[in-house]
Amino acid sequence: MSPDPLGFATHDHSTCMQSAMTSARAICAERGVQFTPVRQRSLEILLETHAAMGAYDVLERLSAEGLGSKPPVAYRALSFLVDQGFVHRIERLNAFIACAHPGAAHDPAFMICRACGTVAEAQSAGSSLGASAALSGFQIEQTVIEAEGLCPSCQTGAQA
Amino acid sequence: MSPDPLGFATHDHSTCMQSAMTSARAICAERGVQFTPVRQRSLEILLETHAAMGAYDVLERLSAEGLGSKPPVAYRALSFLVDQGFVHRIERLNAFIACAHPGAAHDPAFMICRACGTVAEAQSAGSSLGASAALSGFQIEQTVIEAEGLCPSCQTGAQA
DNA sequence: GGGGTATATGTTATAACATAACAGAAAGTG
DNA sequence: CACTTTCTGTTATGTTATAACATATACCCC
Repeated sequence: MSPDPLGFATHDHSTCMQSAMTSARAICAERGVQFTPVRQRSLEILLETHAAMGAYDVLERLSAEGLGSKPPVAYRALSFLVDQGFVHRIERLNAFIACAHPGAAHDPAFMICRACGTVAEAQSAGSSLGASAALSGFQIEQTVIEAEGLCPSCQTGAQA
Repeated sequence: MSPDPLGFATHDHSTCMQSAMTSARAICAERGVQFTPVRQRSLEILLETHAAMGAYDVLERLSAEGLGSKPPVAYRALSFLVDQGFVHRIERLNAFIACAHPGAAHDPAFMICRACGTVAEAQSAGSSLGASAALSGFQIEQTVIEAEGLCPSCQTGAQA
């Protein structure tokens, strides 16, 4: 029962992590894909911090546990997790973060604090881009929405 | 008077390029910043193709013209152009593209064709993320909106 | 349970993207 | 012309990512 930040609020982290893992296991079983040790551990590592981590940061953790030491190991695991929707890639940071709403189908949006690096996931109801796309005939498959700015805590410090 | 694609439409490219350069020159003069040869040429290179180019692609072109051969030269020029709003960075592609609406203040959105790589810029009226941000107290400074999908031409080819 | 296919991992090597740090040149300013 | 600021050149290195191939493990069907 340790309160930890998820987004800019706090939550019961161990419950959150357990339920995410349980949910991921169930989804993998349902889809007939393998939730191997490397993949499980990679997801756990991301869930532990609820922060955006680089692939090499994840790799370092995996490596310390004897689960592979070369870049492709981490990239493959992360790629799998992204494909399954358990993890999102933050383009702006070239980093990965565990999904905050596992299971729910969504095109997520993110708020990235440029001062402390915290990343919060928001549900996105889409952008106005949909209209332009429809007009021009562009068929959208996936949209990246990432806002950079200052989180509530960092605004008080007045980091310009 | 050569018709070239800008976004998914065509336009008079040489006029477009000239007006962009003229506009950039004027803005630099107004702001009291130097529009040096490397910077001008970098912008021209991006305007010529209306495509997203990597920093090293731009560097290669600059280099062929004796305008610098090392990565920092290209990155500095591109960084300047982005700061001035003449060029946008496409996070998804780690690439740069000349702004299609020079002068106009905007938080742009992009449509990226995953088949042919063409990038079209759209005006963004913002995303629904603004509401989530306001609720949580996050102060947005800049938003990246990039949609990936199929452009009109590539849909007919049925590239799944 | 054996044989075949598909999937996952381990490893090497390298590609692609990006910046820190410092020296020197050129432009702007009084 | 001296001073300051800005820009360029260069070295070196850091960071992110993937191609390609070998090996191992899981899955499936008979």
